[in-house]
Amino acid sequence: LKKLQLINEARKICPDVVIVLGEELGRFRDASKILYKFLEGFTWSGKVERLGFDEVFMDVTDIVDYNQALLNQNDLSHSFFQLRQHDPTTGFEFDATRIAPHAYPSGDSQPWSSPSATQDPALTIRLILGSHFAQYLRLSLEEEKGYTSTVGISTNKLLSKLVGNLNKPKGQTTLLPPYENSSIESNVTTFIDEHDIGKIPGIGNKIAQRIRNHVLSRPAEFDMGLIYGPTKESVSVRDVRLFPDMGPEILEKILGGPGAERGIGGKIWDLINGVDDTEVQKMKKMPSQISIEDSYVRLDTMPEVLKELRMLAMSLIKRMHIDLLEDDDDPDAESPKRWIAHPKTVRLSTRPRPPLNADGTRTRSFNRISRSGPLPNFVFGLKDGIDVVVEKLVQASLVPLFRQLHPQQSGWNLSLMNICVTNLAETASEDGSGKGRDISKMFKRQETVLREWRVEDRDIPPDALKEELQVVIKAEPSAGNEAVDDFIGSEDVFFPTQNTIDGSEQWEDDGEDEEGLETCVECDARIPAFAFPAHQRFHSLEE
DNA sequence: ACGAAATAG
DNA sequence: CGTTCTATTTCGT
Repeated sequence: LKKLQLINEARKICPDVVIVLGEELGRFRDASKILYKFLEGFTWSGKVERLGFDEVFMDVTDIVDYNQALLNQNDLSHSFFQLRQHDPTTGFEFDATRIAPHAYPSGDSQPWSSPSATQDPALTIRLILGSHFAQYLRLSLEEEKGYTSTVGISTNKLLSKLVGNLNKPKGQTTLLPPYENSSIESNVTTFIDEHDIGKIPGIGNKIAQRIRNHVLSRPAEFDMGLIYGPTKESVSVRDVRLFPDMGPEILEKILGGPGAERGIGGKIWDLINGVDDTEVQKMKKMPSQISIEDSYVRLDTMPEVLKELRMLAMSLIKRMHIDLLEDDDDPDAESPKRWIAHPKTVRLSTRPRPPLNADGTRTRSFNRISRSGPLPNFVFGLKDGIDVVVEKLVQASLVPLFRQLHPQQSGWNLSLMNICVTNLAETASEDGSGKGRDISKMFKRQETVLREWRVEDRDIPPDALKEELQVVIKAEPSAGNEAVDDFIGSEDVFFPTQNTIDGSEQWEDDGEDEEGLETCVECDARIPAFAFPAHQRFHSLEE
């Protein structure tokens, strides 16, 4: 069995395979944060950008600048790489006449002996420095954290990411000069031209298809007589770049239009020429949103929706506690915890399963729809039990949002639900030092929060984490919960009403004759719908 | 501010 | 190439 294999295929090959539904990403998140922090510790600029759980961009321009100036031109093969400014004792020895393996083009790990060196000596030495730094980082990562890694070294995010795909796993690749086209083609052009158009980061499915359509359907127009056989299917960057009249303007015509990113033509033209001016972002302390979602084979009744909303809300609140709640060092504080950020908005998204077509087929759609509103402040309360907060959130926010999304009482069938808190407002903090959070505290928190409802927690060595995903058991709430039942009362029993205006059943408004009134879960007041957000803000100020 | 779309791991 | 559970950025309104 292979990763990403479809379950049907897996069952055919191995009928006895045990499929465990769900996943527990907490440990991946923790590992990701630790490695991210570790790497940030090596930068001087703080420019470390995380892409997913297992990739980072590092801008080490300043470190390379410094060490370039430090080089002794008379004895390059016995150089010392300083990891810190003004500290000649911290660093490592290296041979500045050689690239640390590997390099693209391959077989050119001694760039000074090849024509590429004389072309741009300054860039060559800088890439040599980068390659040795990368090697040192990979070694440190393995020795100190127990993770192997793969690195790409070049002059921008695009090229370093692409060149990092060579020599996987546990290797590194430096894209050698020349980077400028002259009498000979630059390595940038040679390298990037080999790629399928859709493999370029920033060119996803939609844009790739539109470019392919342009490149593949037009050849018929000029000199078709020379083209035989099956139509070429794959379109490389070279095919696009060399297509007649190709340039930023044509690309803008192909890709522009309503909804498209502004200047998309120029941006894509830059990408296929290896040009990428985007900065490596500085480390962020806070994510900008936290979301939880689950997919379903069939979700079409309100009691089930309520159940799932509770599950999702429970996970979300726990995530908020883990990521946004920190131990308060202030002994005078009433609570030993404090929120380091307050999300201000909650969003509910669903993915409705499209109805069957006339011919019985189902047009697959992955389109999501969403509604959002203010996140009530009671979610930051720490006195009530978590189930109480969850239930209040479900009733006060999620159910109303759900009704906005799906006004019909039935007839829908959802394949996915997602709850997201966003719009994070950082809470005032005493630490002006700009220091990040203490990771050890984070772990303590995570353990404390999750211990009581962890079902199984195997010991998995770090290297095995990636492959062990399928056997990590999803944690689930332990038992029925009285507080929740208590809160819901009979509210989870739904009586279809015969609202016959257009033959489709609509949700009853909260009060039949009190049109547009909502009941506040905090104070039971009946509030006009338009005033409800303001009313919730009122409660949020009480605390 | 909100909702959709595109992209990515 | 498509799926799942995330997360970010950008556009139009």
